[in-house]
Amino acid sequence: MRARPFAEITVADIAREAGLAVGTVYRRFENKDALIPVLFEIYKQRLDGFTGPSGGIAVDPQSGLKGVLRQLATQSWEFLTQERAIAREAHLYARLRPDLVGAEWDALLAASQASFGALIDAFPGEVRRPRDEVTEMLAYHFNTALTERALYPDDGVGSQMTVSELDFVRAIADFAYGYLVTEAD
Amino acid sequence: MRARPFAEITVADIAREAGLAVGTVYRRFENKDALIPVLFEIYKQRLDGFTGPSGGIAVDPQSGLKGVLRQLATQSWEFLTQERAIAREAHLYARLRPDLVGAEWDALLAASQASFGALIDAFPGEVRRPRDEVTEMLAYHFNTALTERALYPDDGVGSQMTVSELDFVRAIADFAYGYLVTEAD
Amino acid sequence: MRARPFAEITVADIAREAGLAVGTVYRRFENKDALIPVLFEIYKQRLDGFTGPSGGIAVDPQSGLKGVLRQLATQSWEFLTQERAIAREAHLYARLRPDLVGAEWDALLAASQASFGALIDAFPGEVRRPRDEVTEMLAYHFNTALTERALYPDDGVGSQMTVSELDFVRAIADFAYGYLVTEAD
Amino acid sequence: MRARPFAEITVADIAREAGLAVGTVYRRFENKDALIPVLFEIYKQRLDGFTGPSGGIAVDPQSGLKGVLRQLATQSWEFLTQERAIAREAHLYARLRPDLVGAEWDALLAASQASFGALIDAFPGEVRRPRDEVTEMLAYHFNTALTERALYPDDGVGSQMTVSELDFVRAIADFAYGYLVTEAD
DNA sequence: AATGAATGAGACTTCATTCAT
DNA sequence: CATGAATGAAGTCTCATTCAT
Repeated sequence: MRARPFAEITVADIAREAGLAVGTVYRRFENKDALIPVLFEIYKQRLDGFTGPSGGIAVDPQSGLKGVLRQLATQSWEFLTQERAIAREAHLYARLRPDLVGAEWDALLAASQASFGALIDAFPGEVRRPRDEVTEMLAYHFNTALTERALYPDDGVGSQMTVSELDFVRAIADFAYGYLVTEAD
Repeated sequence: MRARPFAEITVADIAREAGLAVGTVYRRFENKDALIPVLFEIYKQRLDGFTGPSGGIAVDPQSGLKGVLRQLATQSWEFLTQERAIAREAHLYARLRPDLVGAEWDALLAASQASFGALIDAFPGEVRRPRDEVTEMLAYHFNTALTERALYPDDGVGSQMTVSELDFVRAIADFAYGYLVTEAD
Repeated sequence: MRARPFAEITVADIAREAGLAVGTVYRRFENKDALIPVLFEIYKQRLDGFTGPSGGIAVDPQSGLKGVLRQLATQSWEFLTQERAIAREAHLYARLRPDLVGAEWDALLAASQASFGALIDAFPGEVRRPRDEVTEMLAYHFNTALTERALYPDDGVGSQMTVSELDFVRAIADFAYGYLVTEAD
Repeated sequence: MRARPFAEITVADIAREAGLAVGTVYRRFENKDALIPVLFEIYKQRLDGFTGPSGGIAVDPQSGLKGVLRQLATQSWEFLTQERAIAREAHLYARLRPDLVGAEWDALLAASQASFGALIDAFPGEVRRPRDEVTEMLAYHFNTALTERALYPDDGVGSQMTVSELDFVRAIADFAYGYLVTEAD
């Protein structure tokens, strides 16, 4: 998958790569589509491995709201770039075959929202927007904003940027910070 | 494409839909891949048709920076949801076949950055960040933040949201506003 | 089919035999199973070609009931042995895939019964059994009795016979004759 | 086999059904084809079990030639319908793979002829045809006439009949009776 | 001796592409 | 210039058979 998207990979390719015969792959998986959820499973394992046993990204509350958001963005960025190949396929197949990975993705998202809820509760005075909206929007923003450039550094919107990666990640965090601390209307 | 992604559509489907014979399609296009840029061309035409002959989205500077950003977000949202099918394919193929649509996408992005540059120049006192970074980040943000929910309303990150579409679009604009008006450090 | 049953023939075999490419076969037939009805269609054409434009086997009523039955048996025998390959497949697939050829077979059978009805009406004094039963049983008998030896001369029940073919066919007719002219009880 | 013909049953199916591993099946049988004779063996056992230790179907000579033939037809009919699944496969494979079951079938047939010989010897005055022909033709007739309707009640020639099973079986016997008691020419 | 995971040849089917009409 | 039947490479999947455990 580092080279070609899943759809263009044949079962024979997968078998060869895995050092198995084609029939052996079919012994374990009903058909080629049944491999997609596995893709996602691996993605989740990598994610778990990254966040560590505590289950959440390690942040230092002493660094203030903006600092915490920047730490979060940085950690997410590092994960996405390190695991680019698998993350790209996971994101792509969430779109191409939502029937196969949709439910798993929802669970990930719910966990993400919960952790954002805990985060803003740690800074009660600064956040000036409804808690429900905030958790949803933060989860959405961190999920979508980083992925484009992290997963497709050579194509599309992210590839033409001159801003450094460091500044880019900071800016993404600052979008979130600015949203939280400004009045809704 | 309203029903199936381009890869799953056969050349025979396209010919039938166009009222042509398969061979006729091949008189005009080298091969099936050569149809992808056309997809993008159509996307650009639709975009042009939407923005109107002036070439830019109509906004009212009297409504202030936040107001302008919200108008922009709303207009973009409306375009994306109205042209969901074609926009989805354009975005998807920018990822699946960057070699075929990458250059066109870059041109679109450059235009977008230019227009954001003009926009912030209209509010010199309020924006507290470097102009270069701002134009890039705004173009990036408006391009990525809205697409996920607009193009994939039934799947993925956008499908689980309880925030109304109106509040969602406003929030996306407010992310941008908050980013612009807060200090960089 | 002269050599192997349909199930063991690959689509590639059929294409090669027909001087076509595999894809061309699939241009005309949905899938391999869709070829089975064609088999049957050919069988019916051969049968039509054999019975001639009059639509029925030519018999001479002057030769009496037994004579007519023998003529019928002889004609049927000749058809079955001449068209052994196609007839064998038609009979075999009526059993292996009744869903595909059942309805066609029923039509053939109904025609056969009608013609037997006309036949016995020509000899009102001699037939001592109910007309309904007689038409059904004659159609059944002529259909099943001849096929075994005609279609599988080298195997099974028919292959071990020492009775000459001529005597065999006569005997089959005589079974029918004896049945018709003896009392039911 | 009650549901699908042998060709569509996998070796894994057979092993599972037998409570064995696939490899164990291959310890006992050279290959899948080697199972076909077993099929036939089972058929013969069932047949032996039906006819009883005496080795022949029990008939009452007091009931006359026609009565005896009817008893025979009835007994055969009952066996075939009771053991439909195995009988169907035995008959089918006698055709599909004559090389594997032909010899066994011949033995069965010879026994059948012998028993018909004994039968007609018990009614010397009534049978007006050469003994050799008669034994062969009776064995052939009882073998082929009943099988079609007994084994394929839902398809083909037998499925469209309105004659009751009882009358059908009687008629099959009466074909034989009529053949025996009428003059050859 | 029994197991059953692994194997891979080969079957069916699709569809981008060609080319005679 | 348009047509669409023909093509055949290539992909998915099945299953009889093997063999290390």
